[in-house]
Amino acid sequence: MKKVTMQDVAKKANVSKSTVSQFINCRYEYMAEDTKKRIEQAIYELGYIPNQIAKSLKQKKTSTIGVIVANILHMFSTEIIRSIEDVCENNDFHLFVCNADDDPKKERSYIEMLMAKQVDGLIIFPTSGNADLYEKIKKSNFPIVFLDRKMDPPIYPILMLDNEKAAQLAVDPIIQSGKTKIGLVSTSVTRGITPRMERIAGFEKVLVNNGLPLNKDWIITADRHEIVDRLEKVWEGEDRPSAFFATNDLSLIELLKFLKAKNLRIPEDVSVTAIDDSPFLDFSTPPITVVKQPTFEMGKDAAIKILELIGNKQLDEEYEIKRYLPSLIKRGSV
Amino acid sequence: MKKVTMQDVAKKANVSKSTVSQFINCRYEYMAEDTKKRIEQAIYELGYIPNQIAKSLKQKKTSTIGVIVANILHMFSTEIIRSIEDVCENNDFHLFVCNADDDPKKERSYIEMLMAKQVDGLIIFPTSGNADLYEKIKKSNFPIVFLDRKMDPPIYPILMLDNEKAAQLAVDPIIQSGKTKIGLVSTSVTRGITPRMERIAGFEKVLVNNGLPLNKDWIITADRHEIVDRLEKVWEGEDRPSAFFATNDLSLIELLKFLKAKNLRIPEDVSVTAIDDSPFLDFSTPPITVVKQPTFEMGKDAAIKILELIGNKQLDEEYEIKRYLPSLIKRGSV
DNA sequence: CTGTTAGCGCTTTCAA
DNA sequence: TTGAAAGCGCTAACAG
Repeated sequence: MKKVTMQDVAKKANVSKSTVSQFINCRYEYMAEDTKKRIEQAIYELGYIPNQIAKSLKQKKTSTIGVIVANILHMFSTEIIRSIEDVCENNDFHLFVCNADDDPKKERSYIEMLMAKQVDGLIIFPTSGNADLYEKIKKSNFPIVFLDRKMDPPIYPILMLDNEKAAQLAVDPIIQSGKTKIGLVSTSVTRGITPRMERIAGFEKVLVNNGLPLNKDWIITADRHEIVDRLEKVWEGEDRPSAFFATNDLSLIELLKFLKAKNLRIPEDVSVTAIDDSPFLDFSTPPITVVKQPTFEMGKDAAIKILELIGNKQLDEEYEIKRYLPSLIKRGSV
Repeated sequence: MKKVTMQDVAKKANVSKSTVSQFINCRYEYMAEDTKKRIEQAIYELGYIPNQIAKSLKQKKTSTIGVIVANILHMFSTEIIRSIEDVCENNDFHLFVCNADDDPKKERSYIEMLMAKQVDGLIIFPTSGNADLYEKIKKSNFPIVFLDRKMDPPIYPILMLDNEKAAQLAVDPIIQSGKTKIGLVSTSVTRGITPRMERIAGFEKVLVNNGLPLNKDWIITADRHEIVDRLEKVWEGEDRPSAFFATNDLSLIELLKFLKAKNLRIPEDVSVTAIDDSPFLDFSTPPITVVKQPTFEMGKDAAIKILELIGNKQLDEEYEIKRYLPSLIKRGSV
């Protein structure tokens, strides 16, 4: 059972390949009703599916864009992907989603693989350490849009959360509540991932601006699975924080795990706020106050932007960094 | 700035296309050290990335498999995808993931699109109503593996949860606790999606086997966003259930939303169990008892199976349905 | 209105 | 040890 090709259809319908091609691409202008019928019939009987690969090779475009997320386990990633998908579907584009797992090496290899597969453009989420690659790619005029990654100069469009603002929104309610000993939990920061750095910077700024003590020991940045241990260490000390700000959903999970194991009550013993929402946070003990990113908007804009770049033939020298405003969802954890 | 091709590399290295091709594919056997060096150099200087599309066209294989999930919002889907990914990566295969959004039309169009893109095989999650398509595809000897979808006869390999067992595991603790008025919440079932049907059947069976009343009004199957309303209706009645079994994570969220709005305590007022775990369920009020599917194993097996089918040239007439055993995670919601 | 022709970028004999 | 040539399945002028 071999694949049926356009040639097979042509033979069956008694026309030439090119006529079938016309038909497939809905260029009926000068096509006789009868020919049309015959081709349609032949296609149906043979169960013919056009070979996109061959088409792409010829047309030098695949109508697919590649998306490389830093870590698919973050709700943030899934939500953004969903909204990119919507835009793509409306424009007859397809998505090739890859997960870099926070690993620059993986990111690099995915970039190469996606370009080898001839995607028409790329949307990339943070990971660090491939600046040289981006510059090289830029020289070849290949379209990329970055989400949540700083870059100087901005040789590609960059969309990111106003991370400082997000940290401020998350920490403010804690301060309002009168608590002064505030710690932070973040997944690893060793690779200089912009959003995490900015959130930490924002956090420190808020404390300083409010004349609160900034205890470096309370700023925990560690691999996801080491966070609980690090928290244990802090708890062994004399001086303990009475509130924590978690910079994303994964670190929040670890924080909650720890508090629960220690039988610490929220917010009586420890207040908690975090960035990134999850439907389940409404039902935790108590509901957790979070800062929500406008993921829908960000994904949509990223998709629109990349389609725009793909449409133009020439990239600009530099682009703007667009910042998005987060919003606070008050629940009972402060 | 046009794309650099193998021809460009060949010219720069002063060899022919075919020699470059040999090099790319590591067939160095008879290649002079010097030629090798020159080609390597040329590739580096030009930043050449081989065109997979062209290669695929020639070789009639893409080394990618397509995955169509019924609904990407289920944790179940994401987890399975992750484990499929792992296997694929080890075998130098890539993944094209699509989300059918519980819509058979979408599923159909994704199947066609993926086949047009010449994926080497397909892993498909439940949605219903495309049986004719599968049969047609089967005739052309194209490999598919189904996850969580029944099919009679099983013309393709099928991997699914033992859904009856899962329902039993989830309902048993409720019965143990002495509660007898048990309801069920499920996302819509109108399209005859096997796992949901089986879970409901399993649920009914357990009740009957235990001599408990089976109140059809307490079996709520509705679109996600109508679940809360339906629950309201039940609550307006005289007779109210004192426990609920949610057939998946999405219906659990709606159930919890309702209970919270009504200020109902778990498990004092209403006991809750569900199928599918989430890290956050450990921190809800109280932690929710769930039945966990062996997603890692299922995804891995699906991937191994599809690679095996791709490796063989000929499909079997029929295959077995392999069932996976769920496990209970006891927490405090019963 | 339909067919002929010339590739898209790569692999793969086979010959040199 | 390397190159020439044919062709994967399709599109896009251009002829007819």
